[in-house]
Amino acid sequence: MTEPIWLDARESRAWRGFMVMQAQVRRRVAQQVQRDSGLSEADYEVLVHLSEAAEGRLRAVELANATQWEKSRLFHQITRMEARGLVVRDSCEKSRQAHITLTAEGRAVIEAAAPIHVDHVRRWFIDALSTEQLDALADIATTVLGHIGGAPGACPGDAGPCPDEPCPTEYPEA
Amino acid sequence: MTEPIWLDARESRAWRGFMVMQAQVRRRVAQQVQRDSGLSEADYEVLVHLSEAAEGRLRAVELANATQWEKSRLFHQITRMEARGLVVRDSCEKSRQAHITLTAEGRAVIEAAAPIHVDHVRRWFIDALSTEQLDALADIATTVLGHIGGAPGACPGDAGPCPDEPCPTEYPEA
DNA sequence: GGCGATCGGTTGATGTGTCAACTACAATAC
DNA sequence: GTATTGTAGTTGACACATCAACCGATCGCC
Repeated sequence: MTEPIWLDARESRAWRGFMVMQAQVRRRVAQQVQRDSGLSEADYEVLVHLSEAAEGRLRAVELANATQWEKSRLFHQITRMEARGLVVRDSCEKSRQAHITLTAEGRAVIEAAAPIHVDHVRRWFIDALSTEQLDALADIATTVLGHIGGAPGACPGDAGPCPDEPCPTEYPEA
Repeated sequence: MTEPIWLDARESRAWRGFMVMQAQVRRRVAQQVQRDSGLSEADYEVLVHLSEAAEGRLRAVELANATQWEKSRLFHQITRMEARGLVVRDSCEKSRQAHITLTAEGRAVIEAAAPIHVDHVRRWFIDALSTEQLDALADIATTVLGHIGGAPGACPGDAGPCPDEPCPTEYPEA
């Protein structure tokens, strides 16, 4: 309060550059994927995590960890995706756990979207950078995330895949 | 289509790291500024650009360039901010140009919020990084933005500050 | 046993962002 | 002059995100 330490030229260049780059890259990738696949950034992220999970199935809380989203945000997102037939919610009555499962359509959609997505990520981001820059950026991310308190790729697997054989699964799609 | 070139380990590390870092840093800074100042990320950005402009006043199209927002997004944002008394719209009847002007309250709010904002940017971002990393990141941003087609700090001033003495200004606040 | 705390999940209200369509004006072409 | 096109601004519908509050089950503790 008493002495706000403004950013110097170097810091300002890094911060502003980071923010502008981040906005531009995200906007372009999201826009293209939306046009080509009808998936929003949020849709895509949910589908990726589910498709990487065993049997395309995760507990809500695991998905929340993986995405680092608030439970409420996840809930609304899943509600919309369920209405579109991309996922199903199957709360097994006993244990009160909410499971979210990829439908056949959801899997088809993500498999069609993934090549398009990676293509745009290359076009707008990867292709611009040297291998040294890629490594430097990855290190920066690791540093910042370590500083914040949360490893970069630490999300998946830190809740365990549903402790003890939860409830027999009977839901559409294998 | 025929051959999707997936990201290799290095590329994936850079991309995923970048995305996770970006989401975390933005969320934390935005959340804190929201709590402390009642300003959203978007509010803050608009106020910064206006406060840096001569007389706290910009044409809508200049503001759209500076923020790199769609005109529609800017419109809605300004509508909300006007309702809160942070800015005023003064479309001069003649030339049909929409001007947006910081109110006294808007200026007070941004001046109170700026030290808080810079404080959080330091805490969550700048403090984690070495000077080498700051420079590397700034270079990466410049590279990517150059690749995309849009210089990093190029936004301000590329529309000219209202061609020829537009319309005599009579609005609150100097 | 009973009690409070916590956690996972749900809900609604509200703020934010995107899209497509529309208006109004300006510049150019015919 | 009047069509055509383009740009700035506006609008409404809808998707997305955040917040606060609530519900029910579980856990730990007395």
